[in-house]
Amino acid sequence: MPAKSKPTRRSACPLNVSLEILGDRWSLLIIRDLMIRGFRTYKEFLGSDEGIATNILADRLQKLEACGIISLQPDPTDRRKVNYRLTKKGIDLAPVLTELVLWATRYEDTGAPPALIRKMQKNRKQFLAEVRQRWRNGGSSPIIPGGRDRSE
Amino acid sequence: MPAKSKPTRRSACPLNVSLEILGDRWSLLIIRDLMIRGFRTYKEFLGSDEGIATNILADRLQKLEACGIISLQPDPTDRRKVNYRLTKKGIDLAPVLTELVLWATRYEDTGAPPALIRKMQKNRKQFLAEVRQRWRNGGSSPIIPGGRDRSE
DNA sequence: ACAAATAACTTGCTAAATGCAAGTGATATT
DNA sequence: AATATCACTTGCATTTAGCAAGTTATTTGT
Repeated sequence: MPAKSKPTRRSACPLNVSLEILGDRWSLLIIRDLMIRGFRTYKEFLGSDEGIATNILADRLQKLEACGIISLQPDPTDRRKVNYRLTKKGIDLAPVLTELVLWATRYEDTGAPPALIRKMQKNRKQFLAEVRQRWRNGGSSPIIPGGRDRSE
Repeated sequence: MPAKSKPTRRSACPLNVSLEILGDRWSLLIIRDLMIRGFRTYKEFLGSDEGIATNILADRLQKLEACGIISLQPDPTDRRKVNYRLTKKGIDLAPVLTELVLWATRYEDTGAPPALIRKMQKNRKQFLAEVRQRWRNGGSSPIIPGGRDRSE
């Protein structure tokens, strides 16, 4: 097999490049679960409110790993489990997620946890620093102050 | 016809809401063309390097208008033309675009115009202020310092 | 005035992606 | 040993994307 050449880009515009990697309805939700909720496993992702299908989840995890946004490691205590983690490249998407969240809360009806939003708005820089700090510590507890998003 | 109820959201998470509106490979490119390149018409969008198809473009323009990100006005000098403009809600996506561009230039091979990137990095706030200022003036000249993206 | 060109779409058709249900294989638990 | 759990695959129906061609309302050129 002659090593399939990766499909050529539509254009070299940086926004286009980002969209070819992240421009779908699911990838950033998986990244959210890793970044904010402290999820680590396939099963946890499946449990998110949006209800991703198993085949789509498997496909996205594969693509995200292929482009270096997440990494896999076997669970030391249960060999059935795979632990997914954000790489540096992955955690560096925090500003993108933040801006998308702030935009939505400004213009749409959302069930955003008010404590989290206040934190983001009040001091964006510090919030991002906290996200990164927690990532360095390998934190797997959700960053959401008041716990889980209970709305709907 | 019983007024089709708008399809219910997968979840109320603000990130999910943003993705249901913007999570595809084309919408943000159209917004880029309006925000950064000063495009106004259907034909100009069609000319962008990524090569959007006519039916997709028509569909996205309709959806972006439906959710208040762009507005339409007839051209005063040519009644065949429709001028598309970003609304406030639309121009407020500038931080999202900026972060996506900065992330891509940091981690991927892109043909980003160096002058624009330097501007974004050096003083994010000022860059965003300029984008908004230009929008208020109804500016239709590209914001890219060195002119058009010539790479590839 | 008339023919040709242009702007903004539609329509039809094919290919690819998504969504759902069910199944598989390797551990782990009881 | 039997059952459960975890991380996937597979099959199939539905939806969305992509491409080529056609349509309608102007506008431009002669």
